[in-house]
Amino acid sequence: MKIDPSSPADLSAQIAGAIRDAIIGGDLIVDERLPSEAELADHFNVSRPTVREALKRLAAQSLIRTQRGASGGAFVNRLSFENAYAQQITTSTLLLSMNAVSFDTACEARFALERACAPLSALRRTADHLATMRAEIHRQQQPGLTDEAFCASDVAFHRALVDGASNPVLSYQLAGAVEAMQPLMNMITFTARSRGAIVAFHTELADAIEAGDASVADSALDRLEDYTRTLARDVMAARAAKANT
Amino acid sequence: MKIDPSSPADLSAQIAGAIRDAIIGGDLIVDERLPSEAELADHFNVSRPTVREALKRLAAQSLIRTQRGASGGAFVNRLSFENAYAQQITTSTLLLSMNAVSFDTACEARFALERACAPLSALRRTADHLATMRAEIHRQQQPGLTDEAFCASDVAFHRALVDGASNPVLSYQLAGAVEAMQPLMNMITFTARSRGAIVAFHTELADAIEAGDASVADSALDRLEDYTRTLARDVMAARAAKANT
DNA sequence: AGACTTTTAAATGTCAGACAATTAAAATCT
DNA sequence: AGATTTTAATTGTCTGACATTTAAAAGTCT
Repeated sequence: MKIDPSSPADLSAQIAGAIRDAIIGGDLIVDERLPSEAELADHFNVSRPTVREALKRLAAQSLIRTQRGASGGAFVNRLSFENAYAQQITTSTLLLSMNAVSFDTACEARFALERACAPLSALRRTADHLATMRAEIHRQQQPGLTDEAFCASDVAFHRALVDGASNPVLSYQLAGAVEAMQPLMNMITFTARSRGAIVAFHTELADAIEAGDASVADSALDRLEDYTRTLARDVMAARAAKANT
Repeated sequence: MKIDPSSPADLSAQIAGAIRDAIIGGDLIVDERLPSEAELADHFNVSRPTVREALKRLAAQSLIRTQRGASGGAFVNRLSFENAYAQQITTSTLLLSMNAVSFDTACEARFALERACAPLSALRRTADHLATMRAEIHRQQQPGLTDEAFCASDVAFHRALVDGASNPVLSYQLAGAVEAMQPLMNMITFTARSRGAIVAFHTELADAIEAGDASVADSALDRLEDYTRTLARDVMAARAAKANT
C-alpha cells in the first residue's frame, strides 16, 4: 500500500483508495483489523487527521467499522445485503431526483426488472411471502389509509413479490429500483377510485404467484405498468392544464 | 440542520447525515455551495477537523465535491450515471465476494435481469449498439485472445445489449450485476472449445436483436444461462476431483 | 481607457500536539 | 478463585498553526 505525495489528489483520497484496493483485492479480509491510526499515519508519512479523513471515507461506504477503546480500531466490514440495500436506495433516489429521469423511463425499468423476478417468484415463493402479499392487499383496502401509508404498503407488496424469488442478489438489485421510485409514485396521489384498481391488480398478482402461474403474473404486471403510466400521464396533464388557467 | 451532541454516534457521522438529508430533501440543490468549513464548524459547534471528516464522508459518496482557493468550498454534486455505475459496481463486487453468494444465484440474477432488457433492446437498439455487439463477437474469435480479454469483451457485448434498451436506469441497474459477475466468470477459464459455443450464442443474440425478435433473444439468453451454469458446475467438479487425488 | 501584473484574501489541505472517552486486558485485592 | 481496580491502547475531538490554491481586487504600464 503506497501513495504518491506529489499527486494532485488529496492525500486522504489516495490513502482511502489504497486501503480500498487492498480490501477489494483480498489483501485485507473480513473482520481483519487495520493498523491503528497512528501506525497508518506513520506508514503513509502523513498526520493522523489525514488518516482519519481517509478512514471516514471508507466508513461512509461501509467498507470498515471502527471501535474505540483498547483492542479497538478499524475493522474490515462484511458488506451485508442490508447495508448494500441502503446504499443502493440512497444512490438510486438521488440519481432519479437529480437527473430529470422521466417517470416513464423509471417506470419502465422498474417493471422490466420486476417482470424478471415474477417467474422465479411463482416457482419458489414461500407461504410467508404469500402471507405478506395478502396482508398488504388487505391493508390497502382500509378506508382511512393515508396516501403515504398506501404507497408504503404498495412498496412492501412488491418487495414481497421480489423476495419470493429467493435470490438475494435479485432482491438487492430490485430494492433500489422499487424504493427509489417511491417519491415519484407519491407524486401521483392515488385517489380512492384508483386504489381499487391497484388492489385488483395486486390480488391478481398474488393469485398468480400462489398458483405458480408465471404467464398470468407477467400479464398482470404488464397491465399494472400500463395503468400506472396512464395514471401518471393524466396527473401530469391535469397539472399542466391547471398551470395554464 | 441540527445534531445531538449527546448522541453516542460520532459527531462527524451526525453532521454528514444532516447534510445528506438536506441534499436528499432538496434544501440544498445541485451546484449550491455549502457554508465554509469554518462556518459549518461554528454552526454545529464542533471543530473544523470534525466538519472535515463529515465532508469527506459525503465526498466518498459523490454527494459533494470540493474546490480549493478563493470562492472555493464544497458544492452539491450532480450524481451522474457514471458515478452511480462506479459505486454500484464496487458495492456489488464486494457484496458477491464477501457473502459466499453461489455462482448459480449470481448467474440466475444476472440473466433474469438481462432477459428483462432484451425485449426493449430488440425494439430500440440503434445501429451503434449492433455494431458494438458485432465488433465484440469478432474480437472474441481472435485466436490469440487472452482469457481476461475474452471476458472483458464478453462484458462489453452484454453491456451493449443492455444499453440497446436505451433506458439509463436499466443500464445503471444492470451494470452492477454484469460487471460484478466478471471476477466469478473469470474463475471459469474458458477453453478454446467453449469460446466457440459462446460466440455462437452471441451471434444468435445479435441476430435476434437486429431482427427485433424478442422471443428468439429470450430463448438464446435462456440457453446461454444453462450453458454457463453447466460449465461452472463442470469446472467446480473438476476442481473437487483434483483436490481429492 | 484598457490590458497586463501584482497583491490580497478566502478557502481548503495538512500538520503537530494535546486531552477526553472508551474499552479490554492486566494487576491487585479480598 | 473471583471480584475490583488500575493501566494502557485506541479512537474521538479540540486548538492553533501553516501551506497551497485560486479568484478577485488593486495597482501599473502603455
